[in-house]
Amino acid sequence: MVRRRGDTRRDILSAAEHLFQVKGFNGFSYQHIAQELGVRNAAVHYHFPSKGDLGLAMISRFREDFGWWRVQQEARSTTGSQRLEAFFGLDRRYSEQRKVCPLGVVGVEFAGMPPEMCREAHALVDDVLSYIEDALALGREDGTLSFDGELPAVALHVLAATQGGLQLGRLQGPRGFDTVLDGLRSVLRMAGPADGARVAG
Amino acid sequence: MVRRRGDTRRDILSAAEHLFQVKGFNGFSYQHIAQELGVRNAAVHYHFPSKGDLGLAMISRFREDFGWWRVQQEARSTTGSQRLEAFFGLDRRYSEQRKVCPLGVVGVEFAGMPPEMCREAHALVDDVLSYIEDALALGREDGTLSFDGELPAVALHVLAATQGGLQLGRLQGPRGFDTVLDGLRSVLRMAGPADGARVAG
DNA sequence: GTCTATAACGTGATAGAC
DNA sequence: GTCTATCACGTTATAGAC
Repeated sequence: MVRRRGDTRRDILSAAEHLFQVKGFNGFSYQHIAQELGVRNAAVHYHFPSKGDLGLAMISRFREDFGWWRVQQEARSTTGSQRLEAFFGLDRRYSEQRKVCPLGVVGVEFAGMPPEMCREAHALVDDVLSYIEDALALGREDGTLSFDGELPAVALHVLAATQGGLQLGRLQGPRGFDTVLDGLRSVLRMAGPADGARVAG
Repeated sequence: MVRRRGDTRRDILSAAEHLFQVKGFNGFSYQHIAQELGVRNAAVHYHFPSKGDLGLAMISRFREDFGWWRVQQEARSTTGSQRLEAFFGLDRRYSEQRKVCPLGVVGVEFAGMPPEMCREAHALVDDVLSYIEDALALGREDGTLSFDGELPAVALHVLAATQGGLQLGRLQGPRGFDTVLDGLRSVLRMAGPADGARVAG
């Protein structure tokens, strides 16, 4: 595998993100990253002097990527239901790869994590909740969603359930996560992902 | 601190469980446990030769404790709503201590964990889901709960939401978890913990 | 049942050559 | 920007005395 100059930093982040979502923050080391990329331990330290730097950069990139993803989705999805289903699709890909949400990793390993990482993760939570809230508000307006409760509370409920679902799915098999998604669709009076083909509940 | 003979094994498990729920499985070491108990590293290895043994014993004790708790609750709680609220109370104590559910820890660090630990955690998931399902079934019968969907799916939804809520609560403050609980009460048409004083939604 | 001592290894991290 | 070489430390784990 030939590696172009300037890609190293990006590749390190990609490898780290993968390991992060599969094994947790304390579950991987610089050596794992270096081995996977075919570079030396010290090369990783060059780009990210401390593991805290690496972790912070990771969460920042998650935020950037989510920001871009959001812009695209809000341009292409016209209904609240579609926007929420798009978010479910994000997590569903994680589920297929047997990954968990990065927010879940921070949530569990919170106490031993660099403070800057936690602050950035908090900001990511706000970003995601903002997207979900907007989708819920739109869906309530356009009639594709129907639910009781205040928007921030319902958005938090959705995020909590998907996160927990991803983790339980690892123990129960991928069907576990799909079941949680169906439960959420039922609560939000939402058609299935195949555009009305399925009625949950 | 005087230590009676025979308590060491139990004390090790207690200390390990605390660290497990606060810092994750990869977030603590034998030294942390030994320091907290005022014994030597090797004393811990005497009781639990490998960290996998310790982890397995931990999850097994969680299962035992939950089994006892369940028997007590099912004897003292007469309605489905009360039984579910009792389960919420368990997690609420975790939230106050800024702990997460042990199942969440296994869910996140799954890939790097001893296989026996994962199997035992899977069994614990089944135990907890069984309790929730029974509570839901009773509540539907006695009229204290009302919801759509099949019992196993709803039970999974409840467990996923509480787990995710505990983790998000660490980033958002303890109020975050309470909000998730209120959302669940709303979905299940359930009165608040103070016996009808609060109406969620 | 607990200790001392120590092994064997992995970890995050640094210095300095190229 | 990446390398070799290495450090100091923490980790799990073992052997053998008490």
